[in-house]
Amino acid sequence: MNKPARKSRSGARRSVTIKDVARYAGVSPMTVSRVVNGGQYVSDATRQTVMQAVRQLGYSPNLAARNLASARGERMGLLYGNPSASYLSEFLVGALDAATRHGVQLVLEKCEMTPAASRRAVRRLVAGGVVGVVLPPPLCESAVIRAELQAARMRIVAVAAARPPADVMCVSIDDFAAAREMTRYLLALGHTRLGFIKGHPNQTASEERWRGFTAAVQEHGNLPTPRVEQGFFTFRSGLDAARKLLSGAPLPSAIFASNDDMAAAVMAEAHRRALEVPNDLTVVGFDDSLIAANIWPGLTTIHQPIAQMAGEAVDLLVASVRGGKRGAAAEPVHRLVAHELITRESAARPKSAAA
Amino acid sequence: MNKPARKSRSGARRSVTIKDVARYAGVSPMTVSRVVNGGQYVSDATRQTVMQAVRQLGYSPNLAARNLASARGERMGLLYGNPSASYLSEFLVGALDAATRHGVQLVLEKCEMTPAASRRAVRRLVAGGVVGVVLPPPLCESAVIRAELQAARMRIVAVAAARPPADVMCVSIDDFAAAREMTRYLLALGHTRLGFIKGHPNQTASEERWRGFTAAVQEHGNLPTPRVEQGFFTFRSGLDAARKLLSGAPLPSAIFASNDDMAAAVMAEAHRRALEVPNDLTVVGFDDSLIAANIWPGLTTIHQPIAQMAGEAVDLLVASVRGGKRGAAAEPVHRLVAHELITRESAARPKSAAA
DNA sequence: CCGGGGGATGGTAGCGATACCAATCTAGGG
DNA sequence: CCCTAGATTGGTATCGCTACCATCCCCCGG
Repeated sequence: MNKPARKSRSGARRSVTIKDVARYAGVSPMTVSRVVNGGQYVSDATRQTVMQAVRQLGYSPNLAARNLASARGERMGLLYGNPSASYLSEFLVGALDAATRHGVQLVLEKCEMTPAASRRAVRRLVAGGVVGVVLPPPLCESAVIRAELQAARMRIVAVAAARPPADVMCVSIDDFAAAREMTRYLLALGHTRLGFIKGHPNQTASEERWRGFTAAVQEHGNLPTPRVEQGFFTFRSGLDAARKLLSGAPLPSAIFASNDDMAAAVMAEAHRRALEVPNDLTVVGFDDSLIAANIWPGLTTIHQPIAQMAGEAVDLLVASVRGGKRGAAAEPVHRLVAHELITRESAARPKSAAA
Repeated sequence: MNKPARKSRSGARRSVTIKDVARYAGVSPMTVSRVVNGGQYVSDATRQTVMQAVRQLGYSPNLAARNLASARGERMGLLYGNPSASYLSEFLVGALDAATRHGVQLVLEKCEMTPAASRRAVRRLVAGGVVGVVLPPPLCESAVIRAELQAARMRIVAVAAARPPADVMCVSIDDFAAAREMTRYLLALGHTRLGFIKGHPNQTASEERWRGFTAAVQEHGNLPTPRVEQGFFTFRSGLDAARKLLSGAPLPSAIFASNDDMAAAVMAEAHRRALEVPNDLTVVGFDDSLIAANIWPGLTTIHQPIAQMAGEAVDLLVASVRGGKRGAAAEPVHRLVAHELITRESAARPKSAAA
């Protein structure tokens, strides 16, 4: 009936369990559990004692056991296409942090934007026991993927989809307001001949940014028509757009690219044409991606709190999965987070204004 | 004595468990477990039957339960400083993938390179129940952090430390060979006046790359002494170094920067001086980081399989923690992975050679 | 003075899987 | 033909924690 010293399995030092804490604090394991989980129905005195014991023994609950007992421990998926690596990096940090906080596992899955690839990816996710998926851009815009996912009865949180369908949860910044703010900033500097490079047309954020730009232009009034080129968020497409923008007769004095990669391309092209940034040309971007600070001059741009957004997305997912388990699916939440205009060296007053 | 329909907890559809499979296949749960875990001592016939049942029922083992029962589910830490975001991104993907494969949790922790910050970070890791840590660069070079970690009895795997101490596990590429290869490539193109920008002196990889460079130069023999500048892996430091390299009288015809960020800086500076890359100046980097393909012209550089390295690091860690549990700590493993020279547009034959 | 409501706590029974050992069966060696 | 070794399989006891229910206690209204 006695057990000599445990089966010698984990031979070394077993970690401290809830029972140890309970014994140490002179209460039952249940009470410890309640304290640790912030349950109600625990007297303050007891709570203090237990917390003391917890600290004393350095107790940290065993996630596996907790998950098992509470039928938690769902796996969440993170389906990514090919956002820029720096975006993904920050995104992962935020998502993983939140996942750890909630004790859920995060499963990464890469996926091209073709229907076949989507289907395969979703199948892998399902096979992996994933119950909810975070969709960073640009995947969050793909109707195919969303349909595929919804067919598999997954919960979805889209991140940075500017105008998500009403039936999916979403975390994003206000692209419209951000672009308007940036444009107002350019106008406030005194620029009048503006150039704009649109983002990829398959992302709603592109359109919001464009709308924000035009809104600011219109509210200012009395400006020459801005020159606009279509881009696709890639460096390459930015280069093409820049070439066109910088060849017409009245050169723009400021170019607003819908993301940083394209803005970097504009700067490269400007250099090639011996235009100095920001003296001859102001260039601003959007996203505050890694490259923004790693080129010279540093890029004035809009900062998105990517990690935070990813974290909130996971929060939402977890809440939805846990909350929705019993009752009906909760109303899809759309959450906005704050952006920030970062000024670096690539924007200045136009020469003509100074002259 | 009967239980009506389970306590109604997970109200919805319970997922299929090992018992369901066992019943379906007409064997005991134990046998199923053995099959699923690739154990020995199972007849082929039984194995077939069970696998069939597994597929039929779409069974996927419950990680939480498995971890609990096998005293697994350790948490692994990933302590990162500030490597470039793209590096971190790929690193995370690889590490997380491996972690999921092994059913361990990955805990991220950020940490500055000061002793105080290190201590704090390690304390947090310990508090989080982490038993092993992956150390990407540049943290893998910090003796302070290593000491701190070892004091907390953590297993460590350093990644991309070119010359790690003998007592820690390590995954890296052969920086020496890679740099030599790149240098040979430049020499083969016909370059003779070489410039080199060293990496941060606190990283052993820097020195290996430098050694690789000089080795190639010496084996070629009969060359003017290369011009060398000290850099620190940052764009900024690359700019400073480039300025010096490009101001002396006999301009180098090719510059080998110890990483891509610095190479990008060289290109920026070259542009500013109206030197065309690669016609007037060949520039090559190291790392194949995101920026390498996102500037124009694309950067010829050395590719490291970062995700794979991160994955192997986690593998090593898991193996060490699980294997070393009973016996003595295994011999520290040093694992080399293959690099690759990526040629893009930034390198060409020197003009003088063509002339 | 008693019954009852609700706060605070303890007891019990698993969650789904594996570790260990016992039981059974098969094949050879002596 | 018996006996041991090894292959194959099943049974049992947890792993550490939490859900649910049963207590227990204190305070109040009737």
